[in-house]
Amino acid sequence: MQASIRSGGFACGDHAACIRTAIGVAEARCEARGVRLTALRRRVLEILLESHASMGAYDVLARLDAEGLGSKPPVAYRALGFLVDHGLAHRIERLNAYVACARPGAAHDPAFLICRACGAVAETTSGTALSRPAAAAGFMIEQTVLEAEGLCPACQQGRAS
Amino acid sequence: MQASIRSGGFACGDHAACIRTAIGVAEARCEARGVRLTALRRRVLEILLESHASMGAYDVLARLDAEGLGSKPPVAYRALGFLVDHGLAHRIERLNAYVACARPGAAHDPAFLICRACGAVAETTSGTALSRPAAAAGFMIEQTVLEAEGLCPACQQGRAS
DNA sequence: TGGACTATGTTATAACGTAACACCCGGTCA
DNA sequence: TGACCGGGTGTTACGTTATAACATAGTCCA
Repeated sequence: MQASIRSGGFACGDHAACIRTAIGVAEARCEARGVRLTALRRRVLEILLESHASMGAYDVLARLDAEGLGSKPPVAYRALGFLVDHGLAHRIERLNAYVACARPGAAHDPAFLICRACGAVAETTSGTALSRPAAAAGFMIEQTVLEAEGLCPACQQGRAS
Repeated sequence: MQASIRSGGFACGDHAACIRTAIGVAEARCEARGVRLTALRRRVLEILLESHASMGAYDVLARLDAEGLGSKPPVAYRALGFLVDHGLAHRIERLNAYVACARPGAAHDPAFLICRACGAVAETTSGTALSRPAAAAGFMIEQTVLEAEGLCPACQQGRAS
């Protein structure tokens, strides 16, 4: 079980365990798909996992550069693209940024709650929020972007504006 | 009544009327709010209204430039920002682009159906798609981004891949 | 008519993203 | 074994999207 992965809220019980679990799931998933979680890709995933906030591609790149793992934009974009393609990370359109997937095991159409004060991003499930209007319009959905911006519970207490 | 404004689907009966109506509503709304729909802002809104597809800020800027109305990015971004702020246009995060609002009268939390084949964007209503998970997480929503990408009815017929 | 405010014009640069090609490395197959 | 093949990474160069900061001009009103 993956109880320590943050899931649906803004807290995870034990973040080190949360990261370890997520990396394990990622390894298994790559194995199953016959793709390689190389050192670079794994490190990028770890970097994303270290924070509950999203990171821009250039933020990730700065970390890689500091560690001698790469300094040019395509290095970061390629690794992030790999993670997104394989469901190990998600792109937050609103922020032009990336977060590690909080539920790497399950197929899902994720939705995100983005705190504008602290930057934390919680992954949750959408249900099929747009199915009804899409069906009414005869539209065939392939992908959805569901993002809410606002204040997380902690930031509603005084820190908020 | 605004029957000719496209609303919820990919067709509007009479696009010229649709544009005229939308401009009229925009004028009334600016009047009511005590803000000015200047020639530039009005022209940008017309440019957006001319297409059911979204336009990038630089696409709009190219049109303005061709008409001698401005050639530098801030000119376009400021006008677009004004329209978005006053509910006369919306930003499509997925595309880094803008569309005219299809329902400028009503307060709404819009959702969008984006055809990846023809670029048409239909505005629809979200309901309160993310309310439940947000409430469960104690998150206070201020704004939502709800966008679905796929194929519009016309593009599902043969033109689709 | 001058002051305050809003809008527009302009420069310069920041932030985000990718095409294209060079190189390297591990596997495999004649 | 060495030629090749494919995926991954390194690098250059550039394209696209967006904004800060300051200058100028129009509008309103006392």
